This record gives sequence, structure tokens and C-alpha cells, in this order.
Amino acid sequence: MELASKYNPADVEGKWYQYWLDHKLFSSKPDGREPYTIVIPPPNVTGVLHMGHVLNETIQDILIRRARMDGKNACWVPGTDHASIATEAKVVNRLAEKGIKKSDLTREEFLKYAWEWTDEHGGIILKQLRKLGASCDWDRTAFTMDEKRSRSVIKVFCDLYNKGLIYRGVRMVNWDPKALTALSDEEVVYKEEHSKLYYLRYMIAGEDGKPDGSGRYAVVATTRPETIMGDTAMCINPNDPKNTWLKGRKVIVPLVNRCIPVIEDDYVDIEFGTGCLKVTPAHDVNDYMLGEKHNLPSIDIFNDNGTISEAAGLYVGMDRFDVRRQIAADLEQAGLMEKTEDYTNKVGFSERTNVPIEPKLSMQWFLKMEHLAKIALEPVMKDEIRFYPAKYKNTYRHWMENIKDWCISRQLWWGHRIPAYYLPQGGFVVAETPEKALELAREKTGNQDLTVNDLRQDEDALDTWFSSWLWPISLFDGINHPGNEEINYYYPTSVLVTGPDIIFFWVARMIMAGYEYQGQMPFKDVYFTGIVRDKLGRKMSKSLGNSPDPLDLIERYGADGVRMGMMLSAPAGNDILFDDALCEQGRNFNNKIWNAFRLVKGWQTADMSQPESAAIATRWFDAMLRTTAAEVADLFGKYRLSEALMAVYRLFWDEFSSWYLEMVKPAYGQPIDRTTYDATLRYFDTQLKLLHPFMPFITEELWQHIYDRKPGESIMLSPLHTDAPTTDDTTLIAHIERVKNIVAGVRTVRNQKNIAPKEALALEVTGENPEAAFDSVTMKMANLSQITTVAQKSGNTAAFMVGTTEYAVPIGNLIDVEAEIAKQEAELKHLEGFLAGVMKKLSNERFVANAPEAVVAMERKKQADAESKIAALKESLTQLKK
RNA sequence: GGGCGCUUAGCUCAGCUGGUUCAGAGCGUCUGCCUUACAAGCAGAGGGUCGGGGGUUCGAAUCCCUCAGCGCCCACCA
Repeated sequence: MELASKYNPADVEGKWYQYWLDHKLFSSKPDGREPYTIVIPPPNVTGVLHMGHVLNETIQDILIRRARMDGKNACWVPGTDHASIATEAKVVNRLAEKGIKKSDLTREEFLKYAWEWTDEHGGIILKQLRKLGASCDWDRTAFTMDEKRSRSVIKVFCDLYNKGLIYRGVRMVNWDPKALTALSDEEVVYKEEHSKLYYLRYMIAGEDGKPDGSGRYAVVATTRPETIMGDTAMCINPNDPKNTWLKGRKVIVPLVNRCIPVIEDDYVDIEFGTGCLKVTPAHDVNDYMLGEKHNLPSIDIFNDNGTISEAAGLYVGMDRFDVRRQIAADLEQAGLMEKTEDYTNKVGFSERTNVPIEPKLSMQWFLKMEHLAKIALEPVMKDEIRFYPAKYKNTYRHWMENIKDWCISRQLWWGHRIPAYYLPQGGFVVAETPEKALELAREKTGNQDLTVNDLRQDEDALDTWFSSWLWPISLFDGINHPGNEEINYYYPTSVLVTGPDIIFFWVARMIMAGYEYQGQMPFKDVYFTGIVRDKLGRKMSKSLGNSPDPLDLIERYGADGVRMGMMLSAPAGNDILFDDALCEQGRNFNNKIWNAFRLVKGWQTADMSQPESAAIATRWFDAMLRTTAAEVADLFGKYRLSEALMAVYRLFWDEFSSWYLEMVKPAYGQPIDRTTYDATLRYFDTQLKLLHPFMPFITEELWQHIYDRKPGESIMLSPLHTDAPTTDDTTLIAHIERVKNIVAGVRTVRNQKNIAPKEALALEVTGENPEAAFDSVTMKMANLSQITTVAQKSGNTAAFMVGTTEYAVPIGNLIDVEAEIAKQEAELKHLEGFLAGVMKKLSNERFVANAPEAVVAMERKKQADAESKIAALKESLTQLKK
């Protein structure tokens, strides 16, 4: 077989992915093996693959592939999320392009468009995942709005309602004036804004509710002058001496000329502004509380889209921000504006539409969270569910302990419609189907003549997260069919891989649902990834244009290269500074593997005895392999995947390619003995398996070439087993490390003296040769003609130290005595400094008395070593200076 | 305003239940090499006193305090 000198990913990736699919290697069914389950964090159904997905899905694939090779029944379930607000917004925009307004459509017509859009764009992202090599069980692909998942959502809603955990009521909610829906607290993002603080004059009113003529006024500081039309009181702190004079008075709302009372509440901060607060119960959460407390009327001055309503009386129909500008000018003109100041405050924005949230009173559905938070907190705090990194436990606890009820209704059509049915005579029933609702309705009203048509279903849809929180259960149909074989087998899942940004949205709520509906955690571990940023640390965004297209990267570097590039800098929980150069490194590594394989496959074998150097090399590499495999297993257990990859990377590139292969490599044109050859293929096999989870394609390609494989065989399913390292391994590895240092020492001499690698050199060991057993390797690797043990090194040598032993390479007239002296004197100086440090410790009686014996012994050994080195150097220097 | 985390070679990070010459890795840099597996490569080298200060200890990158800078999360001060 001829292999190209460069690896071409495009030639093999499609081929092997199809092979895996054809042989159903990703598919999983319950059996006697231990399950290893991951449910994908469902991407938006209409989304496209971005770098964040690449990170997330690569990690999941690595974990799944590793588990599969560990002999577990690995099941990775893919799916997509209907993403209520985002998708509905996209559909609305698309319709707008066609000149169709949502308001002109019926619910059914709109949903028809939405489904069309979903069918058209849905699942693109799942197709893209295949390019990455994701080994999902595609037959299980689910959608949060497919039949099973929808039924689960409705069933859970009804159940929670029947348990008294869901209620309906008028509350102050976060209103998105663009999406025209309520949002949960979690969907509000607070941003700092530079705005102005307006100081408005509220004239003192007389008995008749008109200005009392004194010209006196109170000044109120506000950031939102446009809400004065909704003012129903002014509030002062009863303990505020400077405002005592306002007690019991009435004031006139500027421009509006409405007379409102001055109320007292110690909520008001005396230090802020003038100590006078305007109270607008309809448009501010705190004002709402004050309104409730003091029985104030509430005037809702906004329409749903953020324009001014009839109720305001002024500026009707104008946008809220236009009004702010206008009213400031009008106040100024009327002489009612005291002053304005620059001010920085936090403003809540809609996470989805990015418009400022309007606090608004409205009728919504809520889920009580107290009970759910209670059952979900402990398991995380007690590490029954383990967070990686653990620091997110704090975040989690804080949220759980300060949790508020969850507003689950959205004024949207795209989503699961709330299964509440209103009765003609008022009131409602909650049921899974219209038929059951009718039954309940007849029961409730005693009216047997009611028909389904008399019932009117609630118009609202549920928050998307109200379906995703069931994901680990609903994927195995555990809501509709509790205790079925699949849910019993696959649940709880093994690990959840997701970003910390959705810890409240999703992670916490899945844990709640898990305990509420399965009585068990939804996953044992949670691996929080970081955010993918560009190499300058900026978030990737379309507007910055710093977000590479993953598919483009795959084309350029191969899927394995991209996966590796991503993983090289992805410690759990840390942000990833992504740079194309990392993919390049990944691609280069692919090439390295490819070429090492070409070398080995090019060897001819012959019946001959194994050279001593090769025998040592294979013993050593066996030890390396056991050691590294154990290290990698340990790192996997800790989810330190980038370190695991780096360990295998170094094993392959440094230990295997640079050292082992060079140790056993036959001279050009010469055959290799069969023992060594077989061992080498075995090493290849094992290393490919260690690498496979990270780089699935190239490892499959080469693995198939090592030996003849049967159809359907795959590295994916080949068991990954290595023996545990022994203490002998450790000893041998340490010896070879010293051998490497000797070889490097000789090579350095070559480098400095410009001696070609081909020119054989001799090596002298002063005193004893501690690595004599490995001389065959040393000689081969350093291209030495001989190694001799001498009492005293010859003249004209370049010397170096390894450990406590001095080595010298005779270099004849190439010697530069001055340079050699300078080098050795520098070394001597360093050693003397080191010795002084050691001596200082040893002469400290308290150290000798208090430190453990082993530590003291170590210091004494350091002393002895340093002293002998110093003696050797001094001797050497006197020789040189002769 | 509260909480959490970070600060170690040019860059990205590991080490942090205190003690193996512990100061590490990858990348980058520099030097020399197109040596018949690989120039997307090979060989070699240089580079930090562990953010500043103080403390505990025989001994601190590692524990404590403090200061500075950075990041994240939470919070109703208009």
C-alpha cells in the first residue's frame, strides 16, 4: 500500500463516518453492560453550528467514545430545542419580509408557517455535527416539540397544577415590548447604561388639588420621567428631617397636573437624590410593592409594545424613549425641570430581543419553586451530583436559596400551549386533552350539556425551558411511561456537558425535575465548559467577525485537527481562547501520526535476533505505555481532557516518534526483526486507541491498516485495556531519562562544535558508568563508536554532567579551551551557590531537628552530590587551564 | 452593594492536602540542519523567583492577612 506523504482528511472522514453509520456502531439498546449515557444539550432547531457547539459536542463525543471503548454501553442522544422566543421571532421576521404581519394571521396559520420553517431549517445543525464526527445514536433524534416530548410537557404541567404548584395570577413581570411576551427573571440581562437623572418639580397642592399658590415644590429625582403619567403618590422617608415639611401634603404631578398624596415609607433612601421618590405602581417592581402596601391606585400607561396608552392622557401612541426626550423638553419649558445629572444605572434587557424590559403587571402562570429548590439543593451540595469545576456549587446554592417563582407563560404561539380551558361562566380547568378538560368542566359546573366548543383554551405557550427541564427523562419517555425499560436503564445519565451560563435556566431545573419525576438525579456529573473566545479574549460575535465557521475550519484542517485544536486549550470551566493556529497544531499532529505509520509500514521483517538496543527500547516503551495509559485514565476521571490529550500527544510525538522509533529503526534498506516489528505495531494499535476519542477519523483509518480487519470491525469498539504500571516501570523510565540526557549532551556538543550527526564520536564516562546497561541504546541514539569508563577524562574534550556523573566527548582540535573554561566556571558558580543554600539549611539546627528524616537525608544527599560535582569540575578546570 | 474566582516563562495553562535540585508543559522565540517517515519536519538552546507587601513555619508558588489589577455571578436604591 502506498501512503501519501501528507494526510488528507477529506479522503477518509466521509468514508469512515458512513462506515460507522452503516454498521450501526453508534446505536445503543439496553443490555447487560453498564450504561454510559449523555443527552445532548439540544441546540435551537433552526440554529447553525458555531464554535461553542464545536467545543461542547467535541467534549461529549470524546467522553462517549472513551466510554464505548471502556466496554460500556454508550448512548449519546441527540435532539433539538424549539426555542420558543427565538424561533417565533425568526418566523415573524421571515413573514415580515413577505409582507405578512403576525397579527393578520390566526394561530393555526402562523403555526403552519413556523412548522414549515422548522422543517426547512430544522436539523441542519445535526447534519453539521456529523462532519465533526459526533457519534450520536441518530435513530433516537428527538425534538422538544415532537409528539412524545409535547405529551410529557403537558402531563407535567397538569401534574404540577394538581399538586398545587402551578398558579395563575396578576403579578409584576418582565415584559418584552418587542417580543410582546412576559419573560422569566433569568431571561433578563442587566447592563450598565449611561443615562440621566432628571430632577422634577412637584408643586405643593392646596385643598382644591391645585397648586397652593405658594410656589413651593418638592423635587423628585428619576431616571424615567416618561412614567410620571403613572404616578399615584410621592414617597418620603418618615425619618428624613429635610422632608418633614412634606408630611401629609399633596403634590401635583408635573405636566399631568394630577394631585397625588405624599406617603411615608422607610424604603426610601434618605441619601438618594432629594429623598423624594415618585411612585409608579404599574411600572416599577418596588413601586408596585409600595402601591400594594399603601393601597395606591395603579395606572398602566404603556401599551404592550412600549408605546404610551390612552390611560396616560398625554403623549398617547408615542414610543417610551421618544417620550423621554420629549417630556424632558416639555418639563424644561414648563419650568418644572430643576436640573439633570449624568447617571449610570443598570437597565434590564431582554436576553432574546435585546430591548429594555418593561416591568408590567399582567396575568401569568407561575410555578412555585420552594419545594423544587429544596429537593434539588442538597444533592449538589453533598456532591451526589458532582460539578466540574466545583466552584459552581456556590453559584448554584445562592440561586436555590434565593429562588423566586418561575413565570412559565409566554404570550407566544410557537411552543406548548398551556392546557388550561376556560369555562363559559368563568373559571377554568386544567387537563391533558380537550376531552378530559370537558369531563372536568362538566364535573365542575354540573352542566352535562357543555361541549368542547364551549371551552376556550388558554392562548399562552409555555416557556421553552419548561420542556427542556424534562429532557433527560422525556428522551427515554419516562414521563409518559414511567418505569419503562429505557428509562430504567439509561437514567440517571452519566454526565451533562454544558455552559455555566445556563446553570439556572437548565441545569438546576433539570435537577428539580429529575428528583420530582424520577426520584433521582438526572446526571451524576456536570462538566461546565468555558466560553469560546477569540485569541484576544473577546467573545465571538457576528458583528466582530471573529467567529470562524466550523465547517470551513474542518475543510482546512480536517475534523480531527479542529477537534484537537479545540481541546488543546479547553480546561473545564476556563474560557477558551481559540486560535486557528491550534487547529494547525492539530493538523500537524495528524501528519506526524500519518508519517510515523508510513515509516513503520515500510519496514521489511526478517528472521533475525532482536538487537539489544531494540530489546531495551521495547521494554521501555511498554513501561511508558502503561504509565501514560494510567495517567490518561486518571485524567479522564477528573474530566481533565485537554491534559489527557496532551499526555497522549507527548507520548506519541516525543517518546514514540523521537525516541522509540529512532531506537529500533533499522539502518536504511535493512530489515527489522519480527519481535520488534510486532511490538511496534502493538504500540501503534494502543496509541491509536488512546487517541481515538480525540481524533476519531485518522485513528480509524490507520487502525484498519495495521492488521487485516473484518468488515464491521472498528477501533470504536476495540477495548482499551492496558496493565497498571509497576515500580520496575518507573525505575526503567528513570534510567532511560538519564540515557536521553546523555544523548542530548552529546548532541549539544555536536551542535556547538558543528559536528555532523553522521560522524561517530566516542564518549568517556568519568568514574563509574551508572547507565552501562543501556550503552547499546546510548550509542545508537548519539551515534557513538564507543563508550569508555575512565578515571580521568582525556584532554581536548567537551564535557557535560548528567546527574552526578561527568561525560566527555573527545573532540580533538575542535576544542575551544576558553569557551570550555567559561562554561565550566559558570556551572561551578551555580553549583557553589546551590551548595551554599543546602548547607545553610543543614547548619540550621531547627531544620535538622524538626524536618522529617527523609527530607534531611535528601538534603545531605544534595550536599554530597554537589560536592562531588564541584570536585570534578575543579579538577576539569585545572586540566583545561594547563 | 454582596459573593466567587483569577494573577506562575513572550502567549495559553498545569503545579497549590507545604519538603524528591520544584519552578513545569504546549505553543512561540533563537541556533544549526532539506539527515531517504515527516521542513505541517529534525536536533539543540535560551526564557519566569511564582501580581505587591506582611505573616505563620526549620522550610511557602503552595497556608493566613492585606493591597493592587482582572474576570464572572447575584442584587429593587429611584
